[in-house]
Amino acid sequence: MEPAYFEAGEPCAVLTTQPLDRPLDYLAPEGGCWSGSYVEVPLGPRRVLGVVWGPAAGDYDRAKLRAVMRVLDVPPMRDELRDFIIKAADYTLTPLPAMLRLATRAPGLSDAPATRRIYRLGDGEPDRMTDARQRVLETMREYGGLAFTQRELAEMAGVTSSVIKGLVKQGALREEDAPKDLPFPHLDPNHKGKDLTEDQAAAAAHLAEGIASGTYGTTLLKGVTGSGKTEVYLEAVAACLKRGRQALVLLPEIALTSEFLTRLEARFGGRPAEWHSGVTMTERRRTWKMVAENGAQVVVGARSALFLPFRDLGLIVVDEEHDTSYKQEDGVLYNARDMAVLRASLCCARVVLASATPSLESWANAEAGKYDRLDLTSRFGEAVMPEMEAVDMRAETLAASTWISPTLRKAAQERIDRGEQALLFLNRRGYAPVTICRACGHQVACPHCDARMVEHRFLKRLMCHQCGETTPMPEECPSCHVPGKLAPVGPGVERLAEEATTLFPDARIAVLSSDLFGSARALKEEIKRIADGAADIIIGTQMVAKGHNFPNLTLVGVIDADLGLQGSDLRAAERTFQLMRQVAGRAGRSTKRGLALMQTFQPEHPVIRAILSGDEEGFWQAEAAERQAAGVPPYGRMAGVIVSSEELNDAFDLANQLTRQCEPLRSVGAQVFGPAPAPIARIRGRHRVRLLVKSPKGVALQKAIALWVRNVRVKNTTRLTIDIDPQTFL
DNA sequence: AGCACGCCGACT
DNA sequence: GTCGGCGTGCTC
Repeated sequence: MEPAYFEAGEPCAVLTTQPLDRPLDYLAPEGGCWSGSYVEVPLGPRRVLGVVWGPAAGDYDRAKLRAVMRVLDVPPMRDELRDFIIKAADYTLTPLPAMLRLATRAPGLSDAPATRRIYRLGDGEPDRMTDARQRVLETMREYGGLAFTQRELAEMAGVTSSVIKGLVKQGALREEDAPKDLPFPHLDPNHKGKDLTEDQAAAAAHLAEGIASGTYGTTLLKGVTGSGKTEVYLEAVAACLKRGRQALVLLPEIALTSEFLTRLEARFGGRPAEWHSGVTMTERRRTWKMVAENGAQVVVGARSALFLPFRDLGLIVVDEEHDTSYKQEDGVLYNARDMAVLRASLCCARVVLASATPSLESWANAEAGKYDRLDLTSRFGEAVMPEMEAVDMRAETLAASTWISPTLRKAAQERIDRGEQALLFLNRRGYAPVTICRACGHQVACPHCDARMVEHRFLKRLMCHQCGETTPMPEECPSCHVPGKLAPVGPGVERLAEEATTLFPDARIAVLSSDLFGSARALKEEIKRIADGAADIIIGTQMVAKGHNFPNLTLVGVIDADLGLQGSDLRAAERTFQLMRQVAGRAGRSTKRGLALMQTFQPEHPVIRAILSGDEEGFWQAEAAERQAAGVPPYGRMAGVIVSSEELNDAFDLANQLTRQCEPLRSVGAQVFGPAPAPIARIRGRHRVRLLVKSPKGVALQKAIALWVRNVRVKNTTRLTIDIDPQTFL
């Protein structure tokens, strides 16, 4: 469909990024505008950013309409992105302007296009030729037709800038202004392919076929670490480039992007665009513009890259698709994995969901035939999976406040003696998760959130892992003020390191925890040092599960395999399974056969048994059956409604009122549970209460919820947030 | 989101 | 009498 054109003075509707519930009518500016044009419009006393959304509603006094102030110098939004924004807003029950804001988060979008001064050969002749002038003119002729900045030219010709200025004055050089935002280097799909195994080549061919079809489709690409998953989906990227379409690769962690970019550079002969919160303003503006103007073929980025104005997106790769960080947990609540599928379906693109341990949702979609599924077996055959054993903690003897069982200790000591490495895995940062007063029993909690304050002994501080609040370690109990009675309870990685130091006095011990490093770079260097043999025992949180390779590592000890099993989180079993498979995948990646020991109090638990037996399909089947029986995702639908207020009672009052008036939900067969304190019961001083809605799979849940919440009056001190497909349930 | 309008408590 | 609290409503 051709975009509609609005002549100067003609009314059109403009959706702004301001929280209004509908587009407003404006008059098209001098020179007209198109539907999709990014514009600046007057709103009250301010000028705001908006997009021409379509024909005017016409319900406002025509004489009072104000005119669009300016059409921005960027290509208009395509229908595909507009549809995506509308559908994503519908799905997540997010107001349209908030969704539009995600798509216009480009610094300097409304600035005049930035320029830089460049120099070309002019018509004039210099009055007097000097050596320096000669060199400049020769350089220019050598690169006939090309233009350079003053600095480039000066450096190439070996002259100072005054020579160039002189030549300009005499007309031998010409100054021009050119756009500052340059296209990204051209990527060559044939630059340097890796040799693929038969397996990988077949998978790559399948993906390429999908891309060649020019239709939407999603493929679950499953493969353990070392199976060449990345090589395979890079072939899909190559196939996409060959067809002249753009590709987007989403990564769950920005710390991984720079390493990944280097890898892409080796494969395609150029560094692709990068999009995440850590990228500089200038670079983000460049990426946003180039993506729209076809100056960027591949973007590597975080979930927000989904809202970039691609000209012709042909492929979205979601790497580590099971990773929970794809779910945005504040502001606009959306799951980037699901939104990737939505966007692809609207622009006839392919999606590759890559993971060693897929989410149950994706697994079920593949089972149901909605997704294709490709399984990569390891390059080295199945033998690299480590031997896995449970350590039954009920049968082990441990001293108080110690967590390394004799069995694990013995196994670790053997590794140290052989000059190999052992990894002790504990998913708890800090020294101790709880600090309790021995005098009054008070547990130190965060003053802003309800989370417990975690002791960090290296820093000599207490820290809230929810909001980042820190205080110096108090001398006395904040509740009863008795000094010297605060005691740590339970283990964190720091405390585990302390225990390991006493158990293995001669071993070199390294702790890997995200908070111990100032930058992603420092962390990466430390990981490399350790991988090269700088430590005998590695103690780490879940960050060690994120794809690092330790060739000399032959033992993984999971300190508390039960951590993920407790509680009522419906994805707890799945998480535990994924985490352990990943961590277990660390052991013996090279030639030595590894061993994974899991300390557990319930070795007979189905999850622990499934992990130990290595029967992955068996685990999925069992877990799927349980979820089906409970009617929970992916076999039922869920939504959270979070009511927050400074007054706990206000929050509960509104939540209770919602529970009472739940007729719109009942009529579609949905149930309401709660209210209960939300997973994070207090954030920045606001109390949060949550209702959970559960419905059968096929119902229009969003519509029912929208009707339902419309029935209650929300006081302006109270806020109501809807979370479709919530991730946490505790 | 901002900003103005408007209706009730403590000040010159 | 008025200055200013922030609840309510509007912005094309």
